[in-house]
Amino acid sequence: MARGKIQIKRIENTTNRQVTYSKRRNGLFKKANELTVLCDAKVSIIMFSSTGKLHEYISPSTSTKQFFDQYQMTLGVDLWNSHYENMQENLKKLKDVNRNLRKEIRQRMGDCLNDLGMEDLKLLEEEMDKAAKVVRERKYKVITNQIDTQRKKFNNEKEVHNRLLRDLDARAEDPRFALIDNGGEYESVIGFSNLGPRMFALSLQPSHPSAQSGAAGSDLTTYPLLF
Amino acid sequence: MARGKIQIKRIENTTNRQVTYSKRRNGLFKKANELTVLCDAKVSIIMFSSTGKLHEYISPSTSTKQFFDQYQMTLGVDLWNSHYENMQENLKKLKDVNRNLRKEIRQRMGDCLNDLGMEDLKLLEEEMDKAAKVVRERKYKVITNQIDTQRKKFNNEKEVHNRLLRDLDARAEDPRFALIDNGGEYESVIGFSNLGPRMFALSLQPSHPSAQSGAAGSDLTTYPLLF
DNA sequence: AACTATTTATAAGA
DNA sequence: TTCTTATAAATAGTT
Repeated sequence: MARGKIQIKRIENTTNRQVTYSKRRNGLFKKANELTVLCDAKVSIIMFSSTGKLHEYISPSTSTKQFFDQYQMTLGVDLWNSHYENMQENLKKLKDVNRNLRKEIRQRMGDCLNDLGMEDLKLLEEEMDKAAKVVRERKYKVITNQIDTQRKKFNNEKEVHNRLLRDLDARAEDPRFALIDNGGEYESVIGFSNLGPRMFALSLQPSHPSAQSGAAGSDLTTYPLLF
Repeated sequence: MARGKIQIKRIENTTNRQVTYSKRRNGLFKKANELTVLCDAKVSIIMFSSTGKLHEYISPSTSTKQFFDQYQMTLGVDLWNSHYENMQENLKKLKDVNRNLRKEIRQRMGDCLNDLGMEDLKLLEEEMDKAAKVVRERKYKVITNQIDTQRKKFNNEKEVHNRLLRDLDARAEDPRFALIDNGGEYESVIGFSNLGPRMFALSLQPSHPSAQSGAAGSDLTTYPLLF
């Protein structure tokens, strides 16, 4: 509008386009503000540049949220209603599914059997028996694994213990050790070994060395009760 | 801006104000459109006159809802967040609960037992055994009821049948009926009765008179297979 | 709604 | 980006 008329069509030169955008945006906002003041109106302008940048004008003493609320009220439509409705439907569906799942569980626990017919009961019984079998098998497997682990650990400890004993015996018979003065620290060790392996076996713990006396001992002894 | 400069302040004359509002609104929209075309931008103008009238400009190929969604996305705020947050949280919780319920069912069906420990398995087994017992009892009860109902129906039919036979016998011995001509319709009835009650007993069906031969007969005979 | 004198906006250049 | 300025466009007041 100055220094030559222009065609109203996309400005191809990027820099030029951005400059024009900036200038005209200011012009638009200025006009909007004048309109607001002169005519006691409320104006909201939101614009995105071609690069996605956001610019906004809004008349003083109002907010974008207020604007949109008034906009929706005036038009009598709720632009976000569909969104909201979808959510509520989802919520309802989920609740339904939930209720059914709970019911199924209750039936599998022996409640709410009243509305099941003969066929349903028969199927449920078969299913539950089958499942119970799987659970039982799984339990046995877990037990077996645990016992196996315990046994391995025990054997390992035993091995270590025996090796230790052999070493001690070898030393005791070694003439070099026999010549050593009895007042030394070796005395107690050799004396200890004389108690035999039985004592070690009783106090050996396969796992959790910190909780030996109570819990660890029950690991093995309580299993038979589970069968 | 023509024929004299004006102060940018509220126009007190109402008519004048509305005329100016109209003129400048057109100017604003025209500028907005030029900006849209020239700079490849997207513009949304929403305005309310002092009388509450709504006017809107929006760049072609977009919508107010789109605009607002983009606006919120760009600013990273959701003006309706408080509205939605609750719902979304609910949705998430329900989904979680749902997932857990499904898992429990799967465990009760014998799947997904891997992440259950010894104690869990033990409890599950006990529960399932208990529940299975309840299901079994319930099934027996249903069977008992059904059999009982069948028996009652059968007895009732038998009663009706016997009464009928007695009536027929009584008529046959009644001298009034004996005097009647044999060519009448009564002959066939009396002749039929001579076959005795056994034939009736065999064809008597407790229920569903329309489906006699196949299904009704199996109602009683197939139950024993279910135990 | 049309006209037009004048103000305002702005394209191009710096 | 900002300033300048010639010129296009918008518009206030009038008809």
